[in-house]
Amino acid sequence: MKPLPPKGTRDYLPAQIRTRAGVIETVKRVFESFGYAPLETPALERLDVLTGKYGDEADQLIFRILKRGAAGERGEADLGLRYDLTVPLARVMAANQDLPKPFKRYQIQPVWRAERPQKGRFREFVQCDVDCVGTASVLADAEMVAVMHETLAALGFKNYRISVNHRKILSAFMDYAGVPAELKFAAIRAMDKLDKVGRDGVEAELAASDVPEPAADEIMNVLFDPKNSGRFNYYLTAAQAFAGDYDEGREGVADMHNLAEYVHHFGVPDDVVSFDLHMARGLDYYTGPIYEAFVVEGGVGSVAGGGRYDQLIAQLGGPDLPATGTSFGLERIITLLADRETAGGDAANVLVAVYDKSVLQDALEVAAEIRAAGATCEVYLEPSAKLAKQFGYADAKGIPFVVVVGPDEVAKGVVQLKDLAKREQVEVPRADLAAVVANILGRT
RNA sequence: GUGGGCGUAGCUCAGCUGGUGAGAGCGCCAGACUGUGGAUCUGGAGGUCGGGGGUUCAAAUCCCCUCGCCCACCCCA
Repeated sequence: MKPLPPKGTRDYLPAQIRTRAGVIETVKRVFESFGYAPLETPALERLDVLTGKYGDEADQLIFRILKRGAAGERGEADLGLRYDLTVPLARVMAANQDLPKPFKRYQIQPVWRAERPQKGRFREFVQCDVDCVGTASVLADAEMVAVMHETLAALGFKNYRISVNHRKILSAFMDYAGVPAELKFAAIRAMDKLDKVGRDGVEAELAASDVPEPAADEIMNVLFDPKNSGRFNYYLTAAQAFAGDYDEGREGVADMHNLAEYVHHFGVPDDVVSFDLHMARGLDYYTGPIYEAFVVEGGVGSVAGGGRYDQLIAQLGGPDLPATGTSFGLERIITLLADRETAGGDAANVLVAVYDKSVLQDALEVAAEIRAAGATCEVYLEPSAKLAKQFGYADAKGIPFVVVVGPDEVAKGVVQLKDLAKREQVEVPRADLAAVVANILGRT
């Protein structure tokens, strides 16, 4: 029996925190550069706020909090841990209607899902959301794609793609193919698996559902029309073929034309964005353009995903505000980054080695002087330990400098300063300590 | 929720179809080096073989249950 954290959650050790903090800093910088401001909300939300927004399956994955205290109420849940950051934002918008629009915020906090853990999947994980509320302009959607691109680029990724599609086009597509309304979702989900299971897989999936065979054939015909090449051209040609007959389809195609143009003007390279007719995204609340980013050969699914959700805020009792946003998965970014060089750097600058208890007071004073000079510094906490052990500790932990305080030094009013990497040791008068530390910091 | 794999010292693992006292490497501790680190050498500590039950003269090794981890499905960051 090992004292492991609960299934699907993890402890974050110092070096991991440093890595995560570095990623968060980069993500924040990009978000802020587009004019987004921070927001935080509670981990807990009322259950009626959370449920009915994501879809039936996802509702099952919400962690529910049992009532406490009141007799007879045990077993009932009225609160849950937030499942994502979009619904909490929508609630905030419904509650704070005086915020200037468009309201642009980012939010970096953990969310919880009662899923079975897997590679790149946890029960507690941090999402980095950016959202723009209060404008229906496709320009806002284009900005989301641009933010995705800039963020992934800033993180140092080279080989990534952003897939874009439109819920209205998907809906029109299903109508055109003759899919009954109640089976639209199943058919769309089958298509969404294309990248994973391939053409035959989608065909099998459609066959296994109750989608009528002619409708399934029509879906496959459109998806794999050999006349077209190049995903963007393909997309627009295919979409136009059926869109004209449906209001939704026409709106969607018009949006996508604008989106393509805007994204280009945002400076996103054309080969990064692809318009994928099969890409669907699972959450119920999306209503317009949807986007998903993944790193090629990443093996952890998408690193970011999002879309337009024009009805969600009204659904929560707020005003009829259009909104769009996207979310990055911090743990997936970390997983993908893990293959790369990630320097440690979680050690203090200086270790003060204490010769014995008789000089403890002096050692503590020296340490305080070093900290006052601006360096991070720790004192070895067992004053009776051999110096060899204290040096070994500094070495193992990666502390670059050791200051030795012993009886001889105290008598002379000096300390020994050793540079472990260079194996050089110099005697430094206590009075000069601040200057020497400043010099050290200047070099590191 | 469904399917599969795995659980042996702090870590990574070896232990063939059940059979003499449960191992290796790394790490840790101590000493060689009585005020100074990463090398080497020597010695040492540390394991109810995840837990419970069963089969057997005998089980880490076979069977059942259970817990945990991992992978895949579902869905998703």
